[in-house]
Amino acid sequence: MAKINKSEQAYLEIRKMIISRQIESGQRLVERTLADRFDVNRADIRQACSKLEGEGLLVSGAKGGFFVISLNPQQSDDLFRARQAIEVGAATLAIKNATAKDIARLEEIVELMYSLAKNSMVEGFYEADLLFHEILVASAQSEKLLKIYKSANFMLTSSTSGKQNPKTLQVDARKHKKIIQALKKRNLSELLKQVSWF
Amino acid sequence: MAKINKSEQAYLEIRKMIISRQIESGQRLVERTLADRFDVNRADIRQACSKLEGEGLLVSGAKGGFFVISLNPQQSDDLFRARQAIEVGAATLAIKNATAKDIARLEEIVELMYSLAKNSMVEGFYEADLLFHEILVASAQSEKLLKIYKSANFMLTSSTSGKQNPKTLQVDARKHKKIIQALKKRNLSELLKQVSWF
DNA sequence: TTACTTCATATGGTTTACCATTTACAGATT
DNA sequence: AATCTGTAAATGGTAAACCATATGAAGTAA
Repeated sequence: MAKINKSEQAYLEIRKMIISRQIESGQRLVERTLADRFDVNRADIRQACSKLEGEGLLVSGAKGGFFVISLNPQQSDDLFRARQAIEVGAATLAIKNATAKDIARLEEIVELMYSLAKNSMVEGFYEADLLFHEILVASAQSEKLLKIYKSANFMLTSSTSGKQNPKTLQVDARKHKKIIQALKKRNLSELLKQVSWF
Repeated sequence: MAKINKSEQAYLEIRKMIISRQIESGQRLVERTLADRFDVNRADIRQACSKLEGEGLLVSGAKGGFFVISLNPQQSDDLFRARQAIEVGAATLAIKNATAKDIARLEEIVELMYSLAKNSMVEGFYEADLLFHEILVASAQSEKLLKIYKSANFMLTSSTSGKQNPKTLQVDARKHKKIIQALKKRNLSELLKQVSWF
């Protein structure tokens, strides 16, 4: 068993609630309620929330208290660019660092995407798309980078639910296949052309 | 005046101490000492430290307590790759987003680098180099990305003090000039060739 | 001298209580 | 009816105290 203290426990719990969207964007976290719920002290909750704040998942209000992050359009754009940059950088590194296993995993996902596209399963396709890009970033072989990317991804998808058009699913799947091909060929410019969707 | 509470005050103070290397890597932060020093409560210190932990500047020890982050070689490599990816991604975005002001600022720095190189001022050159790359990342026009980059930079430079060889200063300055030229010409592949020093 | 035991101190973890401010609601006043 | 106002509840900020454990020093036995 991992020996975790109360504040860490609270941190994990609250984090889970945020990630799983049990608490919506912009909502206040009331300390006493959480303290009761998780059977920990208010001080532990505050510690947990502070940690989450450092992580960027929470912000503290002007009049005190913690709130789930919610981005205004400008911040959202800013973060979008950051994520874009990370993905491009990751792809570049992936050219050198991607393992055979990574590529196999990517191919697996693309096959899945084709199936989902055929059946117009947009939600599933969206999930697969997310996963594909995460694996691509993971191929750069940097846990830290992946963590950052996931965090950015979460914050963006929480505000702007960029839904796919069912019509373009097939096209998108093909695009992802091209990414893999470029990766296999170690062709950077071709890879970047596919990755940077701007 | 910004109304900041005690824990935020402590956070700022401690952060400054870490950034300015007043506390060295791996060193423990004793809560009572800091609480006395900053005239705040221990709870505030713990909150501040938790926030710093979320930010990645501190880690909590197995037997409790907060310690300034110190990376083992593997973690250092991991983070190095992350920073590399960010810089490459930022450069790619900078091609589209860099403003005339950004470029002017970069040119200013490069001129400074030449002067420093001429006088073999390695320390100053190192600073200028750091600044150059930060401005390059800033040219991607994403505050978030810049923040991430700076954080990675800090953690890396705290462990591995990558000193420059006086002989190569001139060469390096020239390299940075090429980066600017590529940026001006909006030539991605040329830019990446200069940026990715691997 | 060396190694082991013991005890005091340092340090972090946890809990409770109290205070200040904000918020919300109910009642009064126009 | 609309609005103002005062009071009570909600909520966060701050402080102090207590306990458990780890650390290190001192003393003692081999």
